Amino acid sequence: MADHMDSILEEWGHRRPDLDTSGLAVVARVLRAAHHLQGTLDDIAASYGLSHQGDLDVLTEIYRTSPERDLTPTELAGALLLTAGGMTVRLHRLQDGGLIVRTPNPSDGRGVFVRLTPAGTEIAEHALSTLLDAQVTSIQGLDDTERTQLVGLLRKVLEDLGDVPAFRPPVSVTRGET
Amino acid sequence: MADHMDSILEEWGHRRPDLDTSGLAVVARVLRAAHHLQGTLDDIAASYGLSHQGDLDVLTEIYRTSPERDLTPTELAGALLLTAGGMTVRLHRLQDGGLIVRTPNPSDGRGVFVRLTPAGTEIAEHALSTLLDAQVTSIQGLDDTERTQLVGLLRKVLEDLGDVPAFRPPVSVTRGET
DNA sequence: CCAATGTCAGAGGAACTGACATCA
DNA sequence: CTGATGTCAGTTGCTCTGACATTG
Repeated sequence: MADHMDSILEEWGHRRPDLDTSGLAVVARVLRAAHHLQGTLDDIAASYGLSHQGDLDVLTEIYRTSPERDLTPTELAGALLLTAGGMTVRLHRLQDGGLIVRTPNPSDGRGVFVRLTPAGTEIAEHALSTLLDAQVTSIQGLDDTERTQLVGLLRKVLEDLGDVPAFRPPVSVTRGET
Repeated sequence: MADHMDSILEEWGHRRPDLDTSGLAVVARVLRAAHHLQGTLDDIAASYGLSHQGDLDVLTEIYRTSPERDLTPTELAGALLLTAGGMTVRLHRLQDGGLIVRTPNPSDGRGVFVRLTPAGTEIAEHALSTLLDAQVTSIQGLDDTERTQLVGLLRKVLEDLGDVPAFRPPVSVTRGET
């Protein structure tokens, strides 16, 4: 009936009843939930040989857009809330592991496309289903109505935080479909 | 009207319509929200001279329970989802900065109590009000009903994740109040 | 010339594991 | 003796910043 934050908020009520903890009640819960959820996801990635957190995110990100659309390192970095420099490290590691390849963009000498190798695709597909199952499990305490509510509320918060979709170039105009 | 995840989920619907992304819709949003919120909190801590993430958490944790109850390093670690070894590092840094002191537990030679210095108390109080204000701001897009709903839903998820309040020894029984 | 892309080196900050001394 | 506490050394891992070469 009560989580960790209920206990914390009750203590604040005694210690400093003058403070408005309504924001804390939400934010701290988001942070704590994220901590637990991330741990689960890291374990899953590790079980597929991806000992480095975030590597699986890169694979699934590419898998989702391929083969319709190719992603560049900069796009990947933006999608995963990372800097381009940070992405370089991940891509280097994944390429060494034979899970991705970098291909020069034929129409722009500066850019490269990141693509999955067959091995990378296989890991992405297998890990993905495990990942999604685990995520469904982690919210199994909510019924359909509650899940919809929670998604709607989080979406509102994320919009206010500026978490908007990145611009995506129309496939047919910018470059012909290979 | 739409956040980043709406765009992602729509892509999954085209790429792999067979997959159940209902868990992802929640979990990924929690993760992304946490990322943005943590960044804001780190900035606030830094503005009070606490350049190391998590140090402010330690100060406010002690501030909230003092002077009624003293916390030990192990209790602090558990409350902040950290190992005892990790907490030792933070406490060492905060003690060097003159913000906390470690006092031996008079009734248990193994244990120590962590207490705020006057300087630590002052930072905790000032930073706390800034922190709470920022957290209220970050959910200002929600009305009271929605905040209550969101808290309720997150509480449910957290309970399922095992985020329950730690056992707290009754003040009057376990040790005399000093 | 100016802007953008991708990469790299360097630096910094973080947290875990396992071993250890101490003490209930 | 067993178990718990707190600390430390060592290791691992992650990300950012700023500089750079390349290209549009």
